[in-house]
Amino acid sequence: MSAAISTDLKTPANALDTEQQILEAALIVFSRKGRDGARMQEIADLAGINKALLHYYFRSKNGLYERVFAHVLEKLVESFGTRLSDAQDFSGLLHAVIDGYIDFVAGNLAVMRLMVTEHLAGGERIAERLWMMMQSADSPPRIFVERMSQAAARGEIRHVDPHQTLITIISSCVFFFLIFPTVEAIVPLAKADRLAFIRQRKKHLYDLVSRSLLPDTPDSRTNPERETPTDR
Amino acid sequence: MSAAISTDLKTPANALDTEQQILEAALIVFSRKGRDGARMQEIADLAGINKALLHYYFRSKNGLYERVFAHVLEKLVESFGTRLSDAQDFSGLLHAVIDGYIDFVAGNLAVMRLMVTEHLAGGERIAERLWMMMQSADSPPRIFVERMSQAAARGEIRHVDPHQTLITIISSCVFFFLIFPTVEAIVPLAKADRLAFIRQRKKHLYDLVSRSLLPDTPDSRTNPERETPTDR
DNA sequence: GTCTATATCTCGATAGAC
DNA sequence: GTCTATCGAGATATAGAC
Repeated sequence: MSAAISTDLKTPANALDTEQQILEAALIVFSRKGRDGARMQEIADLAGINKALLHYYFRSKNGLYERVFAHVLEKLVESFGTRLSDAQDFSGLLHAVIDGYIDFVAGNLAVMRLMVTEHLAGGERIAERLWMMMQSADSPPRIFVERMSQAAARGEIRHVDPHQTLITIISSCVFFFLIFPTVEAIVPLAKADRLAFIRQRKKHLYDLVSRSLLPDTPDSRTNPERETPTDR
Repeated sequence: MSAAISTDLKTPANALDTEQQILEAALIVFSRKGRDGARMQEIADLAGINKALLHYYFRSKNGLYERVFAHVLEKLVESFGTRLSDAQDFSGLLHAVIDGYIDFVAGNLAVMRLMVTEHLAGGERIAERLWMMMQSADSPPRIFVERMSQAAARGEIRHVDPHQTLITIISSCVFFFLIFPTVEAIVPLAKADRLAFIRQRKKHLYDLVSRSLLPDTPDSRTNPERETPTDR
């Protein structure tokens, strides 16, 4: 818009593209080296632009980092905000959570890595913002915990601590990406065919969790009450 | 030793103590900031000595890092070298692995963090050395895989991919320490009573894995009781 | 908007007194 | 062995041409 005739000789150029390119490059470098370890030169090289442009778009290294971090939080929120709602039963929810987490991390490795470096550096920034998000009743963790409790009350699954289960699922979906070189050294398939390994991993995780949640008395229908201690 | 009279006025002082103090401080700083992000000044401050002493004991920053990394690998090897052998049945092995991993990480958080920063920085150094260790038939992962396969052949547990199971166990024992600020935001107990949460976590993990491995036919006799978690 | 050149500062490393 | 003082490389940040 604002087509007009545009008599200016200056090339307005692709400002948004450049800014976006910088952000992506910065995310990658920051996620591998951390805020202090990252070098502006490396970011500039990866973005295919000059070092001075970094300061033109973002005033300082710290400013750039803040923007990257905020951008990452957005991606996380928008990604997990709309995934858990539509599953019908708990089995469907479990599939959605496992596949959703693994697919997201597989497609956003740098995002995951930046979260980890933030935790290594102390994690206060994350804890602070997470705490606020978690207060909302429709935060993904709360939804999961709530629906798992309901499924247990219904007798669909055993009574098992939903928080512990959630931590286990997240860990199992994320950590192996983080230590993939180690995984490759241990698991032949991971080195030979990464995608096959990931597919196998989804199935393994679903089987693991759903089997562990099978009610103790497979023939007991219509009895919603608990039998096993809720280990909490 | 070398008591003699020691006529020298120079105080030979506690060289070993200082070196050790430096190594510990360096481990902590490197593990949180990474090799490039760490500052020699910060290490010196944490060790309670002067910056110049770092270069006196270890020639360069890189030399210091290499020593720290080598030291960490030693601790890992010696810790996991002698833990899996003595368990009788697979249930015992499972307990040993879970408790062993969690206790080790709980007592050596910086060691775990340094391994993670190495992975973030690329992980070649780790992959390289791990690969060699893994060739040995008595490496912990191989032992676990082997014993799990045997237990399955014996009918003690279901046939489930031992590699995937191992990755899940490691992830579930380690990752929550790494992202503890996030865990605290999700799990009330983790914030309120860290040790209680860790104890609960051990039990949860053992129950999760052992239940998921229960043979399909629950009425099959001839097997010494193993199903109900002995919640230790 | 994008570049080159340069100023400013931080950090790793060394010299030398004690 | 441990410190203070300082050098020099390399990093962030700015100035100014195009």
